Amino acid sequence: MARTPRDTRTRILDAARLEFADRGFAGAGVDTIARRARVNKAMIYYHFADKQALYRETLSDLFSALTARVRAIDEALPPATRIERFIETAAGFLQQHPELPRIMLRELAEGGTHLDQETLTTMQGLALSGTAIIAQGVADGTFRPVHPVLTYFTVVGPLMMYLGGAPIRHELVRRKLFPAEGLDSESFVRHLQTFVKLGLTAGPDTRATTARRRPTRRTPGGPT
Amino acid sequence: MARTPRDTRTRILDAARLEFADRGFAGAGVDTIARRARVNKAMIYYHFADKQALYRETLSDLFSALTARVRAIDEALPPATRIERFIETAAGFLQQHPELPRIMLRELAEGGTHLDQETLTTMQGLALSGTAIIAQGVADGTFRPVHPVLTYFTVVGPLMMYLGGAPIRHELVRRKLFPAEGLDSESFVRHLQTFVKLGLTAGPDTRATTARRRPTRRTPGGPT
DNA sequence: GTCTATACCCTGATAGAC
DNA sequence: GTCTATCAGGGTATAGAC
Repeated sequence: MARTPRDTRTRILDAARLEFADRGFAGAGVDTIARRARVNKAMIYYHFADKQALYRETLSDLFSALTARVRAIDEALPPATRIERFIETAAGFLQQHPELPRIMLRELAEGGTHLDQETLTTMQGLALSGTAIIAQGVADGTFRPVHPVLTYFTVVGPLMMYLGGAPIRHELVRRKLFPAEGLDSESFVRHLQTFVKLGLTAGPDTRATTARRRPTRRTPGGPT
Repeated sequence: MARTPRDTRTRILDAARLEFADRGFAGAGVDTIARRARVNKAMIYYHFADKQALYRETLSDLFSALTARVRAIDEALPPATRIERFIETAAGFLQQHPELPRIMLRELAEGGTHLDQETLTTMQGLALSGTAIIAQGVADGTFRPVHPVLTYFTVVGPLMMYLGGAPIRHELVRRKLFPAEGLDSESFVRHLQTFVKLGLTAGPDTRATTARRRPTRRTPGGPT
């Protein structure tokens, strides 16, 4: 069965995603992408204007898929549930596409240098969805009065860092500097969900920073 | 006053820090570093073996300074206070050296490809200090029984992402896609401190994921 | 649409004078 | 320790045949 043009394009994008995640925009080689895609280098320039255009399309595809999933979360659900779903949904996607968090971490560090308006706008979709959920929870009194943007970073930061940092974390585990147990993604998602829920629903005294509540009992079951 | 060799070396390291933060290892140019340091390019190769050695020394310096500060937090303090201090201390340093979080985000994404044993070990110091505090709090019952490593990422993730992502966040604010108010670093630090404290000290029912506690009153004062 | 061959620039690194 | 000049290689991008 002959390879269709559509195939070629897809293979290039697939390879590009990996290569850009591995080495970043500057570090990625068009030659390497061609080799990874098992496609002739000239084909890349046939399908894409240049390296940067390829990069942008890679990111656009990735981010629009993620934001689409996040936007699909039922808006009628209560904010606490929506945040939980947001975390699950995002985490699930980031696990299916481990390249995304890595690319995101880089682009964050870089200040979006290689992006155009359109790609940036696509990336914003995620932030808008996230902050909207938080703002709604604050408005209807479900959450304590947090700043939606600050809170958004508090939720997404761990997601990106944990899932994007998987390679280096595995290295640390291999070197026995981190314990191996309890570091699977499912545990992490549950941990983050609980953590965020607690952080958003105020106990009796949020303001008194010095007050310490003594724990009455140790929660049974494994660590969250 | 003549420029001492010490000066030259320092100027190179200063420039390298900025350039590596701006463009990453692959993107950084030795030529550019020389220009930024107002030093002849050959001087870089006189003081450092090659680009990679310069990179490693840059990171080593940065991370050992940070971990030194974090380690200086009084171990006798109660865990809840130590975590608070940890956040303040780290955030303070990351603001003084905005290059660090950006470099860290990149290196995380890259899996530590450009690092040697020694540099990696230095970077681990931060993680060890952080997880030690959390483990102690869990052990003495101050915190609920969380996994120290998962929690560590939950604390450091927002720090790195918020402070390292400053450039792109400013861009989003400039484009009026994020509100400008309340996004200063001090607000963020307070927000994170409160959030983490709530997330670590269990309310009545941590385990029942479906149970919802209805808020009794809106906390007065600005959002945290 | 696909491939070969190649132009050309940029950049890491060094030689060698002072 | 400092500088000028230069090399060698790798990388993006294109021309042009099929």
